[in-house]
Amino acid sequence: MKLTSKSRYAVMALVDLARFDGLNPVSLRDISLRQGISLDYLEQIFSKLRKKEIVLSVRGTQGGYILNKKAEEIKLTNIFDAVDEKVKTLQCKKESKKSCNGRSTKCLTHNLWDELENHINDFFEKKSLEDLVKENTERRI
Amino acid sequence: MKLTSKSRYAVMALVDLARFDGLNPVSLRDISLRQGISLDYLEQIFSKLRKKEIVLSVRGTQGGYILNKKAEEIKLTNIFDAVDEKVKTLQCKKESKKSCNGRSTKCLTHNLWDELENHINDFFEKKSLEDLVKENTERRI
DNA sequence: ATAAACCCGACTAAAATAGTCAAGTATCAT
DNA sequence: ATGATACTTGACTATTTTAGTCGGGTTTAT
Ligand code: FES
Ligand code: FES
Repeated sequence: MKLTSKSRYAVMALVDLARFDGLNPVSLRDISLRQGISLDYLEQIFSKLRKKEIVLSVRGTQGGYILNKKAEEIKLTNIFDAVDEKVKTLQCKKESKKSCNGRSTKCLTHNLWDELENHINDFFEKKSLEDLVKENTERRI
Repeated sequence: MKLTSKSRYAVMALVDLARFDGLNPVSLRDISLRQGISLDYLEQIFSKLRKKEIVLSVRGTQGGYILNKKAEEIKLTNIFDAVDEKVKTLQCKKESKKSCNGRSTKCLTHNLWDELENHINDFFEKKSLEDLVKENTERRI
């Protein structure tokens, strides 16, 4: 049960970006340098973030990305969703009536994993980008 | 962020086993048939569970496995630990002072992932095998 | 014009996962 | 005794996922 780099980087990059919110667009090159993330990889990630309308892009020289919503409105859920990081604890399809082992009734652990999934998603739904920015600037004081 | 089959099966098999606690040892063959899990794979899993003293083995005909502790004393944490399913949200080593990107200070998201890890582990520490058995027998009534 | 940036799709090496397979050893029932 | 049942161990492998890289664009400020 582990987090992928992609989602880790997505959040890291957005926290970086959020700190400059309202000023000029932030280039991926800068984020790449500041956070030590591969530029090519960041491009993939931001392409997804843009498609899900979490960021806006500004092309050309002096271009970059800016937040498309207020930092407090961007929850971790939205970010994870955008980069296709799904919390997948159930083996079976949620709608399907079949169990994970092909039987007609749900397996012995189905409910447990469902609970776990909710437990994790709760965490993601509560945390906003703003919370993360605050935590970091506070620590710096 | 997903669960592996190994840990899913480990819990499923132990719930099955726990339902016969106190009676005869339960053979992996039976668990394999009832739960639809590969016998060979179950053997790998139970070898680990035995090494971590969660189950006891009884060899020979009529042999099988029995719980080595009371079902209420076996928490999900113990099971996951036994089969090497680690909740790994941090990229960096926890003790190391270095950050995940090689810098000397922790990355912007370090605290977040640490919180998440604790959040998930809380869930695992609260749930015991007994809880799971109960949930299932209740549903059957 | 040119350089800085975003944009897009294809490709790949390495790691992890989810098993399988083979060759045992111990014990019980008869 | 002997066979059948069941645990024990270790090696092997196909598939999938991950974590990127690479090449070739297009847009826009200066
Ligand atoms: S996880 Fe849903 S039936 Fe097993
Ligand atoms: S996760 Fe610990 S420093 Fe980034």
